[in-house]
Amino acid sequence: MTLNTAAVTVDLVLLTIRQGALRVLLITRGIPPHRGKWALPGGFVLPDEDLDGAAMRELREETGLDPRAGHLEQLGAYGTPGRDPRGHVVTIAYLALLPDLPAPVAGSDAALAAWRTPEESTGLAFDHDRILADGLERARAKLEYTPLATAFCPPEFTVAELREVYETVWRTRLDPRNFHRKVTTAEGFIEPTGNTAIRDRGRPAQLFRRGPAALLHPPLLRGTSQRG
Amino acid sequence: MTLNTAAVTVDLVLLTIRQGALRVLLITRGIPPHRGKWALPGGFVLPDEDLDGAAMRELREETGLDPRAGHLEQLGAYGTPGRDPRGHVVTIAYLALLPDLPAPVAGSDAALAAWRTPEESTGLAFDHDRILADGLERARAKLEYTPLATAFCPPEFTVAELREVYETVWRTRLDPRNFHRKVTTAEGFIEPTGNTAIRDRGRPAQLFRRGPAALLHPPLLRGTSQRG
DNA sequence: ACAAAAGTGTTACATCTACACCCATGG
DNA sequence: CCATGGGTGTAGATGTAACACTTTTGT
Repeated sequence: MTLNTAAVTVDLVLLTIRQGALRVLLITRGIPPHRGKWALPGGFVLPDEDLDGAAMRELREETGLDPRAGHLEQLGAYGTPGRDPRGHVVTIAYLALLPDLPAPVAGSDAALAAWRTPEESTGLAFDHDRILADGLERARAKLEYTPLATAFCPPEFTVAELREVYETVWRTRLDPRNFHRKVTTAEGFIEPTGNTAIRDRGRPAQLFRRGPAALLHPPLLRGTSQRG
Repeated sequence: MTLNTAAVTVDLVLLTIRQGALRVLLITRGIPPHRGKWALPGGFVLPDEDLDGAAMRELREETGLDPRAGHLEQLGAYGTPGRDPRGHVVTIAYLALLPDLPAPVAGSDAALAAWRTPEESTGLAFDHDRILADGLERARAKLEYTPLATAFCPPEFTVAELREVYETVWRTRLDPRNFHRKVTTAEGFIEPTGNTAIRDRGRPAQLFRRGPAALLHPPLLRGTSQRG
C-alpha cells in the first residue's frame, strides 16, 4: 500500500453584499506560485487542527469577523493532481455568507484584499475559478430552501433589506408585497424585534431578526417568474 | 509556514435497495486499526490520482459496477485530528446510489462485505457512523428535488418500483395514484420506453428509463402527509 | 368471476401570482 | 398634499391530497 501524503489547505469563498452587488473576497498572491494573481483567501491546515477550525481561523484572520455573525459551511474537497505546482495539495473549500462589514478588512492591506463581483473575478490562481463558481451556485441554491439569506444581514434588518439579498444573489426582481407575506408567514424564518426603522422615505419598516428554523417551509423558488 | 502533510483517503457510502430495505455496503477490517470492526469501504488515494477517480476506482473494486450505472458524488471531507490513530488522515467521503446488484459483490469474501440496513450499522470504525449519517441525510434530501431516485433502479423500471424507492428511503407510504401522476408529468424525470412488464398479478405496467432533467419541477416533498 | 395492480377523473383545498388598495412617514 | 416605501386583501391560476372509478392481467 503506497502511503501517499498531501499538503492540506483550506480555501474560503467569502460572500457578502456590498454596494448593491454580491461580492467575493479576493487577495493578491504575494508569493509564488501565481504571484501577483488574484486568489481566494486560504492557507494550510495546522498540525492537530480541525478542518472547520482552520476555516474559522482563516475567516477571522481575513475579516476580523466572528464566524457566528454569518454562516460558514464546507463546500467540498478539490484534489486534482497538478492543481498546485508545488506538489500534491488537497484543498478543502469553505463557503461563508457574511453581513456587510462595517470596518474594513482587518489585517490586510487594501491593495492586497478586495471585495469583487463574480463578473470581475475570472482568471484566479489555481482552480479557484471553479471553486468560486461552485460556491456561488451553492449559495444561490441554499437561499431557496434554507433561511440563510439572513446571514447576509446585520442582526436586525427589514423585510426590504432581506428582499434585496434575494434580488442581488438571484439577479431577479421579486414582488415586494408577495415577498413580505411569504417570509413573514414562513414558520421560524424571521421574528419581529418590535423595533422599527426608516431606511429612506416612506412608512417605517418593522425590524426582524433570524428565526430558529433550519429549513424553509414553504421554500422560496427562484424558477418562477415574478414581477417587480 | 508549517507544511503539514496528511494521508488522503476516500471512503464510500454505497447505498442500494435490497430485500425491501435501504442498505449500505460495509466491510470488516482485516488489519489494524479497528481490526475486525465494520467500516465503510475505502482506501488511500494513489499518487497522481484524482479524488473523483479514486472514488470511482474504489466503487469498481468493491462492487464490480460501472459508476455510470448509478450515481456518485462527493459528500464531504473529514479531517478531525485523532480520527485515525495512524496519524493525520483526511478522508474525502463519497456517496453512491446504486441499483440492486444482480451479481454478488465482486472480489470480496461474503464474510468480509455485507449490505446492511442503517439500523444495523452502528459502532463503525473511525468516524464512519457520522459519515454514514451524513450520507443518508444527503440521499433523503436529494430525492426531493432531483431525479436521483432513478439511480436505485435498473435501466428500465416501473412507476411502482420507483415509488418503492421513495417509500423505502423516506420510510413513508405514498399514494400510488398521485405518485404516478406526479412523476409522469414532471418534465424530464422519466421517459416511457414503450415496453411493459408484469411484476406480480395485475395489469402490466409501462416501463420507463431516466429522463434528462437534473432538477425536479415541481419537487416531491416528503414533509407533507400522504396516505397509502 | 374475482383479486390485484395500473392508471384516469374529479372534487375540495392549499398555495402562488398579480395587482388593487390602504397606512405612515418626509418634504 | 404629494411622493415613497410598508403592508393587507383578494380573484384567478396552479398544484396537491384524497378517493371513486376504469383497465388489464393471473388464478
